[in-house]
Order: sequence, then structure tokens, then C-alpha cells
Amino acid sequence: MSDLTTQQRPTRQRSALLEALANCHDFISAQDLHARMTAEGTRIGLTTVYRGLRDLEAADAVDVIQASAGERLYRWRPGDSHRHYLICRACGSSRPVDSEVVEEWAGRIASDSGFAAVEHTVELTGVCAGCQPATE
Amino acid sequence: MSDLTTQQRPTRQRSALLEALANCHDFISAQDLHARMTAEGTRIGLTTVYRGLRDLEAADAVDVIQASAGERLYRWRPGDSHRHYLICRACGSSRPVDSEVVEEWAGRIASDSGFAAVEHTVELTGVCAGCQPATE
DNA sequence: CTTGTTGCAAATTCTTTGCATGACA
DNA sequence: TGTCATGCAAAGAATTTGCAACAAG
Repeated sequence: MSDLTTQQRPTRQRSALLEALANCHDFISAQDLHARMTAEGTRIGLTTVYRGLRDLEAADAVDVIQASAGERLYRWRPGDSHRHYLICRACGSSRPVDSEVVEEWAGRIASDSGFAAVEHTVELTGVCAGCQPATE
Repeated sequence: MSDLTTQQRPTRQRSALLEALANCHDFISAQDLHARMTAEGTRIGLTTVYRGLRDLEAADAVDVIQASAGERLYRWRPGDSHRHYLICRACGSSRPVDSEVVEEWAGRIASDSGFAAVEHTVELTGVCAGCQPATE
């Protein structure tokens, strides 16, 4: 179960899911991803999308953020590079941010507090340049 | 609406909600808070609890974190002091953490990126000393 | 009396699960 | 042929809204 060598068949749906996600450079919800794939002609069930995303999350291949009402947004993570993003509240676009400082800080908190297995979630939101009202 | 002087009647339920929340020194869900109040003899509707918490959130009187499945947890914020916490995944207890470093970092990201109105969410979770297995 | 508040029930939204069919090795 | 994956439909969970009765000023 925790074994990465667990057999996993490369199916049409799984490939399509990976491709769709890789082509999407912003965070997207399972529902939206399914809708987009369907619109593009890929026949795939919503359940399969959810399952695929869950697997990718378990494999640490995607970054995940919590949207408002329990909705989760996923974003493909190329390599092991980024984990934290700055997201535009208006258009939804996201850009990775350098979070070294925060990583360090989290590590320090962990050792100072006596807590074990400390994990952190950091979400930055704002309004990107393109979405800001022209009004001064 | 954004006016703090907006009339708001001090009702029995609202006072009870505030008191229950102030007496609870950890994060708690709307459902649990309602259950606890009911168990203590306070007659209040679940809807009213949700509405009260929503108002408190809007007034910045509580800190909010996202639990797993779209569940939101609330914690009374005395004064304007703390905003970030380290939460035990095992027992749910929380302790405020010094987040000055993160505040600064977030501010720098904001100015560097060209984003406006940048807000940040930071959640730290771990296993507190009391919940760690005696093993080792 | 007038207006905001309450609370039950129904509706919404996102996500997960049961189970029979279908595909890959 | 034997598994694992798929996907429909139903279940589950948390939160929000409609609306009539109620309480405060």
C-alpha cells in the first residue's frame, strides 16, 4: 500500500488525466478538470478523476490547496520544485513563491515546540497586477 | 454592512455563543460547538451557531482553519494577538506560534510580486509531546 | 408596532463508496 | 483468464437558504 511498486496500470483515462493536469498551469478543481476533459472529448468519469487526483496527491505529484467550501484545488508539480503559491483571487492564476524562509521557520517551530512530524500549509492570495482596477 | 455600528441585537443566543467560544481554548467546529452548548443546556439552533461564527469571522474576532473535509474550525482570538497556530493532529490541542518571520516574508512577497491585498494562511500541524508514542 | 433574529427543514455543493461491467497483462 | 480500473448511482458530510414564528427596542 505504501509501496510505490504496487502495480498500477497505465490506462487511457489515467494518461489523459495526467496530460490535462500538466497542460493546466493553474490550480483547478476536480469538477472543473472533469468538465474540461469532457468538453475536449475525453470520456472519463468524475469518480475516476477524483481517484486519480487522490493517488497523485498520495504520490506527492501535485500541490493541493483548500478552496472556500471544502473544495480542493490541484496543481501539477513538475519535479520536486514548488510547494507554495501566490494565487490571484480574481482570476485564479497562480505563481510559485520562494518559501525557503518559511521552511526554515517551520523547522525551528518544530524543534522549539516539542512537536513531532510537523507539517505546514501556506497559502498566499492577492490580486495580481492584471486584475487590479486601473483606478489609482 | 461593513459598518461596525450596524445594529446588532445582543440576544441570549449570541451571548451564549460568545461565552462558549471564549471558554473553549482550542479550535472547534460549528457542529461540535453546537453539540457542546446543547449538552450544557443552552437552547440554540445549529443555524444560529453557523451564522454567529460567520459574523465573528467577518468581524475578525476568530481565527479559522480548514479541517480535512471542508470542515472549518474556529477559535476565539483575544485582542488582536495571535493569528497562527501549531495544532496537534492527535488530540486537537493548539498553541499560538510566533509568526513575525512569516508576516515579514509575506509582506516581501507582496511587494515583489506586484500583487495587491495579499493575505496569507499558515497552518502548522504535528504531534504534541503528550501524544507521541513512548517508544524510542 | 417595526425590524432584526431564530430555527426547523429543505436545498446545495463537493467528495466518497458499492458494485457490476470492462480493459489490460 | 485473473486482476485491477472504471463509472454510474447512491450515500455522506458540512454548510447555506427559505420562510414563518418570535423577541427586542
